[in-house]
Amino acid sequence: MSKQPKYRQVADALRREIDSGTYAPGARLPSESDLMKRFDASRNTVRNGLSLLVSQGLVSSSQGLGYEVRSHEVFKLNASRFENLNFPQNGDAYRTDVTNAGRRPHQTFRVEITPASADVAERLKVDLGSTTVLRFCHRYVDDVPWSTQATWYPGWLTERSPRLAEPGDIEEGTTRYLASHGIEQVGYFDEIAARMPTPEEARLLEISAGVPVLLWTRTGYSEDRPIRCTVTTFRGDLNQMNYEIGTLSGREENEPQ
Amino acid sequence: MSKQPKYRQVADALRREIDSGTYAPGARLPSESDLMKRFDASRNTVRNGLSLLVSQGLVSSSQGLGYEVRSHEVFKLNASRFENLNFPQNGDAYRTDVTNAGRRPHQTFRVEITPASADVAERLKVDLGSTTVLRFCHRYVDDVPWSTQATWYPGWLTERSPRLAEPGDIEEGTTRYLASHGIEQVGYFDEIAARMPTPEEARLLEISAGVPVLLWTRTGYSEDRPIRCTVTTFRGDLNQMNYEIGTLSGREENEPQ
DNA sequence: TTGCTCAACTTGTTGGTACAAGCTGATGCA
DNA sequence: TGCATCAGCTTGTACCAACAAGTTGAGCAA
Repeated sequence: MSKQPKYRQVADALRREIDSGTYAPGARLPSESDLMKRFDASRNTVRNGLSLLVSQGLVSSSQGLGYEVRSHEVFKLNASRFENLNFPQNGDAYRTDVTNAGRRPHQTFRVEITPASADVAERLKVDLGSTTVLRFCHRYVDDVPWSTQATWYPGWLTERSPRLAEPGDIEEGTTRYLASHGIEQVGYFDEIAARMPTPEEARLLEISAGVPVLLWTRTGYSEDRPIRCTVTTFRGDLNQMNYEIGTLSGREENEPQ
Repeated sequence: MSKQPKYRQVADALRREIDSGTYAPGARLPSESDLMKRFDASRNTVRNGLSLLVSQGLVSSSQGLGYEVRSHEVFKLNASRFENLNFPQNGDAYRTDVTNAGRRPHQTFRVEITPASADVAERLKVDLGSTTVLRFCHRYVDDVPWSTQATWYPGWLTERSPRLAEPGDIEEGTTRYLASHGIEQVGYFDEIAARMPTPEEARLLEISAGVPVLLWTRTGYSEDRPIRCTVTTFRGDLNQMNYEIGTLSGREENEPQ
């Protein structure tokens, strides 16, 4: 009848029940010992099946509490409007986006002066190891870690716009601040990739097993040359990126205010 | 001294050695019994540590062969040029992109007539359950499964452009075919998300444990209304999506021919 | 030389045991 | 009443054993 190994049968059966709504998001699965009786399997086998579901991001487990079906409510980020001067926003887009969604934003902030790594040097078209300013940002929504954002600026740029290298937030938004110094971002190049988090990323974003990260690398250009490189790391289960290109007839949602 | 559980020490040690190049991509890790001796641990403990690395996508294992450090060579897809009539291409973009990269494309193809699901109905602005044409595509590069692509067209559109509902490829590309019937795509809305694959997706794309999928949903608009909805599922370890917006001074690569 | 078999390796699956550690509610003392 | 404790649940870690199944190369037979 079934050629599938038993631990896989356990995982498949539970997955079907999760999909069909028997166990709704947020609900607790039966305990390991319950499942041992139900599937006539050893604890190792049951745990094997459950760990499959955990590594696939369907359920999470915690000691003493049991296994819980994950719920995912995604936050939609409109990347093509982000930092677009044609859509006026007060301050930076993250804060307004989150506030508009009725959530509470919070962020920690850090500024460093570092030599350019290979990745950054290539994108900013500067020499490997040359001086760059790194503005690093760790963002929360309702006290849940949401994303980390690292922006590198080339050394020549920070000479013309010194506030970049100073600690402390730039209230009006860096894009606007740079524009006021005659450096306008006229285009950008976005790269989007997905992978499993490193232990460091998992720690910073409080990512549990089975949740990938979205890597968003934006290189901004002035008329002349690259002016910044921003790498944003998102929790993949909580975020989605959207791009609007051209004319979109009949779309009402997400219109600029 | 070490508060970390032993299986985690195993994983961390191996991870460091992978990062530092002791085990290069493609190289084999020591066997489980070797690691048992090295870490003075039981086989289960060693396997626990290794399975951590597997679920993080760093290594893969196969019965009889051992554990191998994964190598990832990513294929870059320029989504903002994809299906853009301003960048003339022969036939569809996938084939030319892959061929230009010196790889061999191959695809299987299927056409169905199906009622609209909730997701599709919402995006195409048609009634739930109304007739749509689904063109499904399973793409390979050098015989490695690369992506699956499902495109739904609303019923009203296929009445005006009947070849959509017929089996068989549309040589000149569907965007161009539709344009020749007076239906021009003047804008689109892209949604990008990442998650772990379903068992079905893992099977179709031959994804091993620890590799997420990239979900790319493109809804295309004519002047009037939505004309199509395309959901592409990529292997996250092999693909990266790029967007070029505005003017990008000094970028040479990926220029149109 | 060619081809087959098989031993010796590898990981995969499944069973068992024991104890550690986190959480919750009941119990009972002050 | 209020609070501390603890029993009894949960999952986490670690060990052991046995056999299944995939891979490879040595070595023998045709």
